[in-house]
Amino acid sequence: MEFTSLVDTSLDLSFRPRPVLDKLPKQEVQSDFTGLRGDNMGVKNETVDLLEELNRVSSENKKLTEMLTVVCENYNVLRNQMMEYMSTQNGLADDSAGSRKRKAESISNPNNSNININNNNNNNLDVVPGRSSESSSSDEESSCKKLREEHIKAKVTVVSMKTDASDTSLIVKDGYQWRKYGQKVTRDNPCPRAYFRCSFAPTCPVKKKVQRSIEDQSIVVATYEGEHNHPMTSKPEAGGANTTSTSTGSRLNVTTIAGTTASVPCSTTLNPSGPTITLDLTAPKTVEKRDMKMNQSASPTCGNSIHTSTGVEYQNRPEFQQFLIEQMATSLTKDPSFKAALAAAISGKILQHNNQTGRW
DNA sequence: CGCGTTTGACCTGCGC
DNA sequence: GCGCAGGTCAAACGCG
Repeated sequence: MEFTSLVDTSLDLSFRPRPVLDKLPKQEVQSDFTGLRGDNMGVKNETVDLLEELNRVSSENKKLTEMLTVVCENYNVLRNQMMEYMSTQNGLADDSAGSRKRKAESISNPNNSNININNNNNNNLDVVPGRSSESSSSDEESSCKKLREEHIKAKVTVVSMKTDASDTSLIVKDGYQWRKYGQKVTRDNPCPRAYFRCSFAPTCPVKKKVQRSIEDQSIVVATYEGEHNHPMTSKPEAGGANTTSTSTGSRLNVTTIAGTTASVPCSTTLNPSGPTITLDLTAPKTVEKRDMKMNQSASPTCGNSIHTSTGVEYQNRPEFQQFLIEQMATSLTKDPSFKAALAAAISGKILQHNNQTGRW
């Protein structure tokens, strides 16, 4: 899938940097010594500093390599799980063809998931897996009805994004082409709700509702229904069609499953049709924080924990893990510093190779 | 002129 | 059955 094409582990990131690092500075030191005999101490200090720096960078590279390996492994495992999950859901959805016209319409989405959403009238949607939170009755018939509806319901993702409050366009740039087909003022929110359909592919079943938050009008809440059956339409240019890669540091939240909230700093595009996971993608984060979060996410089995409202079982959810993995991979591949580190690693390997073969 | 947006009318589901 | 609210349709309109 996309991930494997984005992160090709065949780059052999697991190169052993130490020999390279041990070799290169030595050469440099020797040549320096021949030229600058009178300043041995200064050169030595500089060399030590460089060695330390190189060791630090190489250890970072090593960490990144390990993380990538883990991420790739997790992704493959989770992807398999997801495919399994999807196939079972498809089977259920096929059995639950609704009698009502509108419901039947939403069956057209082949990727129904067992998710029920209870909109509690603000940015946060409580997503109750398996059963609606408002139906307290134990009536079998109604519960069966609910379950059927849940299967019928398309995959829903809610994305809230902090924007300029003066911007009334209700446009959420997420990398896909949307055609507006309606606008409506809802009862509980004076701000109009805009309805969009994916216009890139005529067969794409994805719909999007965009409405400003009643509490904070600078926050735009986009509700995605369904799953795109085509790749993202726009190129990931800086400040362009990416929902989150804005230079203004817009704040973006994805809210859904089981009322959970995770905090993952991210500068990448959210896949609106992805698993319905809650993320708090707060843009301005320090590198240290990001690294910490990435470590947590990349090694979910290492006892690290992500702040969630429901505890550890949440981070073990395959949907969550897959989503995190995708986000991290995209983030990594778009991160200039990561690219620089990768370039340094590759050039280091080339240098090593050249040294071994006697060139230079 | 074609395409996307706007907007009022209409449709449908649901609660009472 | 009725009314309300959300969702959709489609003609009118605007823009490049």
